[in-house]
Amino acid sequence: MTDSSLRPRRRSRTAAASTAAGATEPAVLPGKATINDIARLTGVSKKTVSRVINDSPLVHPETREKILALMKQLGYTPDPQARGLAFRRSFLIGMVYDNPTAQYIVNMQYGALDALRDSGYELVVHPCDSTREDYIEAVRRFALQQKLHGVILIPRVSEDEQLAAALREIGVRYVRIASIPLDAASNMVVTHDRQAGTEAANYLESLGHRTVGLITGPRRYRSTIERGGGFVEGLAERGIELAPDYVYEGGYTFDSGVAGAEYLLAKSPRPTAIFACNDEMAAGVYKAAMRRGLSIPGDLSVVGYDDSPLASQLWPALTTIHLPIRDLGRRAAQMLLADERAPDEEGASASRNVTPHLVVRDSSQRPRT
Amino acid sequence: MTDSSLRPRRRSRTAAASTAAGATEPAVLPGKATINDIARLTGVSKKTVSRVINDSPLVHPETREKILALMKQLGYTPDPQARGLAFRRSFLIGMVYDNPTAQYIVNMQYGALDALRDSGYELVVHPCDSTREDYIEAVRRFALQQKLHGVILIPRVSEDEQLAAALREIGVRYVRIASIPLDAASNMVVTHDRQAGTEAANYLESLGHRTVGLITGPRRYRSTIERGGGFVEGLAERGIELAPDYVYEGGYTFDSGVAGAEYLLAKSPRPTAIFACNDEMAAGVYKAAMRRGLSIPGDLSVVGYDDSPLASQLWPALTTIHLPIRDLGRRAAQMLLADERAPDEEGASASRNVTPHLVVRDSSQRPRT
DNA sequence: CTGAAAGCGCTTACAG
DNA sequence: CTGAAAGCGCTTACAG
Repeated sequence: MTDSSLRPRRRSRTAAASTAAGATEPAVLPGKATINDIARLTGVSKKTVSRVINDSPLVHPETREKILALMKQLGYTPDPQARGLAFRRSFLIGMVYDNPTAQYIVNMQYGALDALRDSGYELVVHPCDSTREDYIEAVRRFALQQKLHGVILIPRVSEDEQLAAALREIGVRYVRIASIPLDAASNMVVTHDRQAGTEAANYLESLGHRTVGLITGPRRYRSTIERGGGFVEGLAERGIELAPDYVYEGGYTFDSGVAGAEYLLAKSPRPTAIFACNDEMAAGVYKAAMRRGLSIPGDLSVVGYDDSPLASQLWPALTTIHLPIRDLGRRAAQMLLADERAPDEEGASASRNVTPHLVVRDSSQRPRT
Repeated sequence: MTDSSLRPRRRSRTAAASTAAGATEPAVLPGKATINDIARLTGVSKKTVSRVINDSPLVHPETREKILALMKQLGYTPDPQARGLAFRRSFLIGMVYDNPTAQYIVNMQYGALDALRDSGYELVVHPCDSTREDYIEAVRRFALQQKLHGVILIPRVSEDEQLAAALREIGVRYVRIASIPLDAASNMVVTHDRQAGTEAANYLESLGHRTVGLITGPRRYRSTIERGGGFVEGLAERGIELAPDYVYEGGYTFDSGVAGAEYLLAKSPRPTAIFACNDEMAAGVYKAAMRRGLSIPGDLSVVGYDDSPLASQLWPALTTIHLPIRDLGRRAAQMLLADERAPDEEGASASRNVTPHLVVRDSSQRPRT
């Protein structure tokens, strides 16, 4: 009978154990037992089983053990839909993003999933087009209809105050990943991009570069303000004025990197180094340099930002700022889960801040004299 | 009152319309009305409302119109959790994959989401590690616990018969994306990779290449068998024997592309063209060629596979096989949805087959004589 | 520490 | 074409 009771429950509300037929019939689906089965077989009320499911301390240890043992035996897992209906929320985490690079999205997803593994929560992806007038309304409906437990907002939608406000209004928890604290600390994972931009500037200045170019993302992006701003500041602190016409506003795309480099490399004097605000654009700089017959790093030093796989694939390998994207995703998801597990576990708070750092590879060296 | 009845319902089970206070209170959440509210306000039973929700023809047109109008007015959407609980399944589609490139994953997701938009279904991502002994069990638990409406299986997990069997066993619908029909047509989106491999061979032969190299994916991957096999066949048909030592087994990664090219370019005679079974590896070939001072396409022609963004970013732009990944994702999701909408809509069947085709860019030309 | 009743927002079977 | 009853698998109040 031990054997047969290991078999999953059928729908039957009466028979407790499998019938003799269980041995001859093909194996039935596990994971189909319900709270009622558990209650009946252990001789307690479903409310007590519910208490065990929800880790209530108000259950006699022996009773708890007995219930847990049976759950394990039957492969029982509470139905998230039923729980959700009763709780008036779901066990889904939404990930909302506009149009970052594929690597960025995928790593962020992996990170979030790292944190959600075995938590009973699942990740629902929700790309959107923030240039559409109704995109906030769409996210709002999504969150509302799915009764999301929480939402992870990725740049650049994470920078949209109206989106955050809409989520607050409907009472949906969110975590914003951004380069400055735009919100309460408990809603933020902050990447100190400004500091990293300054580090890039210090590095290039220390190599001896005096004429440098900068390719930014769209000006309205916070990351552009921080990365680019930090870079300009860093140069200024060391006495180098970055002329406005040595700054090119790109779009974080490969093609805009090409265009930016074409522009900058045509200037006189020609910059001996270019800082691109992400690796995609840095890859574009490589292409433009090759076209012009300029060697990297001989004729031109290049520094990127992100340290995506692309960076080490380029030839020569790209010097870049390492941004731990997967970590960011993991932390954001952890914060969303932490709420209920340990409401005031402030220990994790310190780890909510991330400072990217420079990784020196082969695309940078002293300028030719 | 028109104005106030546009306001969303509160939880109240009694008050039909908003109270006078509605005008002064801050706007309440929309999308919170329930089937009971709709039924009460239109004076029908909830069952009739349910019929409208489920597009049953057994509703008087006038009644239906009245109900639909009120739904729209209140911004009512049926609660997927409640529906799911009653239906014994969810409105979630799972996407299961092992470890494709980021571009591949993201495009597939976009494609699936194209099809799911406004369908009431959401996409839950489930990457997994198919080298783990228990990965099938994990996918099975995922599908079972979430009561998934369906699962999209991406190469290489799509090629795993045991996974498919496990899903059939628990009665979860799935669509497999693969390069040959491994399953019933209704469960497959087939990409005819063999044909495309042959096209690459024909192209290179027609340019005049006689000594060519091949970098494949892992041998146990179906895509490798098809792409590589089609290539070898194509050459053979034109009288070119591809010696086994001119075939390198890569891993669909950039680094394995570098290694493969290092190996092939060291051979004597040196191949004048290399076909890499994906763009990532083709990019690796570029790097190896550059290191050796070989120019593309002058000294070496390169053909890739996928036509990912990378292909047009490389310099020179990569000649490659265009695989419409986003389309594949869209079709797979459509098939999952079609089941219930039009059970025997076989019209879409024809479009389940995709034949990738060659896109000639700048990385290939006649060999030097 | 435990449980009976009512409810979450839907649907299925059944009756008309 | 329409509806009253029971149920999906859980939880929240409430009572003890």
